[in-house]
Amino acid sequence: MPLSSELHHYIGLRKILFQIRQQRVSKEVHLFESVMNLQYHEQNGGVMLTEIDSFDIEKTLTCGQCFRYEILEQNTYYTIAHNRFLLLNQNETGVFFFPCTISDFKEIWMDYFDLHTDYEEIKETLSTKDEVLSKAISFAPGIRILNQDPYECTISFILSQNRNIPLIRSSINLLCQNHGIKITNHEKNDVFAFPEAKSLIEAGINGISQCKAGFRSKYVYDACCKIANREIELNSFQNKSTHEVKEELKKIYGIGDKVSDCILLFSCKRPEVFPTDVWVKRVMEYFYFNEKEVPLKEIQDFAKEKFKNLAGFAQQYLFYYARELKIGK
DNA sequence: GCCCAGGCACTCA
DNA sequence: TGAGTGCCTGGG
Repeated sequence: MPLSSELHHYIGLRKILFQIRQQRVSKEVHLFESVMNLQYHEQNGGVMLTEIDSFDIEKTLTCGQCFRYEILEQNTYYTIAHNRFLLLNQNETGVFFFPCTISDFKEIWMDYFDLHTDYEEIKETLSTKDEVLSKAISFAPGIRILNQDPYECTISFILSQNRNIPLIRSSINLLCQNHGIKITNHEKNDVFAFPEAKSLIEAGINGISQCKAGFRSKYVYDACCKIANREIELNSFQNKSTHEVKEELKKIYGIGDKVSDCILLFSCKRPEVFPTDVWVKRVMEYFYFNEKEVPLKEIQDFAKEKFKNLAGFAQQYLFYYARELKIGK
């Protein structure tokens, strides 16, 4: 899709949002079929999603599963995914995607935001399992698990080790600015795609290190080499079992259980995994083990037994709950 | 100046 | 197999 910088200008978006709020929208709206209770139509160069359950864009973007987003004002964000720049506005009418055509929406964003999945049913099933989860879900009922690009997700979670979200985002932004291709501009700032593996190989460990990646630079470099020379075949993941994909990912220097679980959950549609970081460990110990320290494996076995193939969703609700309430700190 | 943050690899017992 | 330790870096 050709991207006009003028279209992307924030002022332009604000005018459109204002019109939408005032209900002075174009009458030429085309309703499309309802999928999973979805109702959406093309409007003012974007797509308005009017009927949707369980979709809170703020919580979905900021809950720690992705790192390329910015808050522009309350309820208005932008994100960059699959080499696309997307503005999102959530209001009482629904969620507005801009710039976006119906085909972009159907081919890219429906899958990215996991709009085919029935979260009402997932929440219902999990809530009946126990009271803790029921509370965690009611704390952030609009979280959705994104379907991210496996390569970008791999590099991003390698960079997440031993760091908090602002630092991870800072490194990733530098990586994109220094080694990614410009895809558009926003408010006079250039917007870059996530750098390809071959660009990071060219940058070398030194170039990666300049993006404040620290000791993780050699891990990122190793991942790029193994992906570029097809020692790790990301495209083959869909045909492999979760265990096989995990073993494959762990061949990369610097990827262990936690990072591979995040990649599986956030980019390979494997909701049965239960990534257990310090926050999840804390919240599990706090609620299910009488605040006692428990080995990681015990927590994971417990979660798999209790939450079964919805463990990944449970993890995301619990993680957000723990972090916001600072449980165990 | 010190401690800690969404881990991992490595060493050693 | 599990415990202990070093690692970049920036914010509190």
